[in-house]
Amino acid sequence: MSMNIGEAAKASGVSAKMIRHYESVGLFPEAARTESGYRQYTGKEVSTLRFIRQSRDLGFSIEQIRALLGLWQDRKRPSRQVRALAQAHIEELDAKLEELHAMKATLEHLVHCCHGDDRPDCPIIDNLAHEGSAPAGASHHAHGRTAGLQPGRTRRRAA
Amino acid sequence: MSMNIGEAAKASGVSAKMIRHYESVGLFPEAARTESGYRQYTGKEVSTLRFIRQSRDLGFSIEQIRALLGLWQDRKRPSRQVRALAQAHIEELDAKLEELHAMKATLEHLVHCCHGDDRPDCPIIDNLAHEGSAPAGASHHAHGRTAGLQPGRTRRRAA
DNA sequence: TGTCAAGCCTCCCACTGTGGCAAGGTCAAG
DNA sequence: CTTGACCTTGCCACAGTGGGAGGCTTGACA
Repeated sequence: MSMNIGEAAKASGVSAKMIRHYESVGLFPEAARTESGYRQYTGKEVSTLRFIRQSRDLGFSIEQIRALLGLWQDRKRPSRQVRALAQAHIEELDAKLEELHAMKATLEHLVHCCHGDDRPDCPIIDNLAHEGSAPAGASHHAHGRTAGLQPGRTRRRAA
Repeated sequence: MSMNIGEAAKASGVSAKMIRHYESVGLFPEAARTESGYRQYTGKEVSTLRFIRQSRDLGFSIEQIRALLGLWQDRKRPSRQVRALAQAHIEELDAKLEELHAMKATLEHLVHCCHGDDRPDCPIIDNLAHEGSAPAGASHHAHGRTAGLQPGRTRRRAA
């Protein structure tokens, strides 16, 4: 019934590294420890970790998951609240989708215009050089996982 | 013809902070300085900054922009190369779009199933709790800008 | 029993890109 | 000469994840 962090990681699909991280940010309760300091997990903890992983897979942020976990543990919560959280997240996804789509559309247009041969003339480069305020979608990059929704923020360019 | 970083920022749409950052990572050449150490910019530099901003707006990463700048400055480059870069980026955007779309689809399905009233029963929470390996798109979050394409990586779950 | 590998521990650093703040120097206007 | 706007550098933060170093534990095997 009791396992080390490595086993819990395999069983839940969340890396040991991340389990420790979630614990450190308070998303996951501090695990029990053996006398030598090894973290010990039980099926209950693994369930929570799986819940977290599922949520991450759907693109929820740590903070959103914190809220979801609260709702999960409160067996009397109105399903309305959960739905609202999910709905809000869908809207964030929509915003991102729209943004990426706009970028893609602009790029496709440019790629379409570029003959792409040995000649140096290139409408793509020309477009980048001759700015036009804000052609495609606004916002920006990220890195690891996928989206990067939460903070919203669609960009400066204000001045 | 010569301006301080603040003016260059306004003229290019790139914040002073970012200009310094781009300079520090070598994306942008070190600016000339006045005797007192103020960075000085000319129209040429501003053009480059605009090029960078345009590229960022289309979702290109710093490294991709580095390549684009190289192609831009090489007046003899075959447009083929530029097109290839853009094409590759479109594919990254596609991957992200697909991922986000999968998440959205799953969430919409769940939201659709959830009555969202005062009752505690909630298929959304239930789904998160009763894992099912990898339902929606894989990958994950980010923060500032938009996507987070580059590194590729669609996720662990391997074990 | 000795030893070794694997696993765990804690920390720190990297990446992406952007903003914020602090302590200080500079410059131009009043 | 003072003031305020602007510049300088440097460090911290966000989100999330991975990597590694340096050190202790544990269990298996000779």
